[in-house]
Amino acid sequence: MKNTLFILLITFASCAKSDLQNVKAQAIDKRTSQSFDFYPTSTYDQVIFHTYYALSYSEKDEQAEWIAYKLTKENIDGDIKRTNNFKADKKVTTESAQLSDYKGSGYDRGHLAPAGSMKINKTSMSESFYMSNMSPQSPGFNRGIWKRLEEKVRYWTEINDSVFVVSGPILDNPLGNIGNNEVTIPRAYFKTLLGYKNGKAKGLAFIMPHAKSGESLYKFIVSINDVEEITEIDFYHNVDKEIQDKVESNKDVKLWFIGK
DNA sequence: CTGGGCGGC
DNA sequence: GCCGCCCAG
Repeated sequence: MKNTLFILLITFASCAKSDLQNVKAQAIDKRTSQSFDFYPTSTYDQVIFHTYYALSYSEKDEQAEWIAYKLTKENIDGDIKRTNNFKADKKVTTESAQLSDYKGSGYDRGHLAPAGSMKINKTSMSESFYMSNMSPQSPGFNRGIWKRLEEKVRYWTEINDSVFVVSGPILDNPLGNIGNNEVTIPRAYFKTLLGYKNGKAKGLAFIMPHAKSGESLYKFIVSINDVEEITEIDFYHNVDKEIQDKVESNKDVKLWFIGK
């Protein structure tokens, strides 16, 4: 499907205003009352707003370019159980990937926004099972180091006030594709973090090769700037310049443990 | 829906 | 052992 700016405008225009308000409200840090639109720039024609996360959909790759969401303790401490109700995302006007694309492929339907971080209510849990939130991940990667990173982000959410997460595939030089819709198998995945604690901001990012690994998570730390260079996505472009410069160059994981 | 496998704390 | 991530039937 050919990308057009027109479709982008329609996507925004057709998005219920309350959705947008809701999304922006989520980007307010309660402690500082600082408010901003924290979504990255989009390379593709469809930016889709669900209630608990937003995504930029790449039709040619049949998956999101990035998925962005905010976490606080409330988001992850709920008692909502995992639903496994995988389903196509009807908000993707060009049609999202289908369950059949993954069936028998040998690849997991790997969450980009994890179900384990969507426990605040049934809506969030259910939304996390849209196929637009899936990427073909090898079982060893999805159930191993990728899961460990998700758990670490949940831990950091517990000891900080809020964490803004952007997660996605690295789509250049893919490993192949699966299914009738030719869903791209990414060679690697990234995760960028913007954390707030006592009104102070900090950043961190990870790039992980799409392979099983028993290595320490910290071996895969990069700066947000590094992710921007590879993906050509501008993260946090609406954040105050001074904060942006600081958080986007950080590679020191200690900032995330001592609450600086 | 159930049962089972994988990976890791 | 248990749980979170999935799969097939």
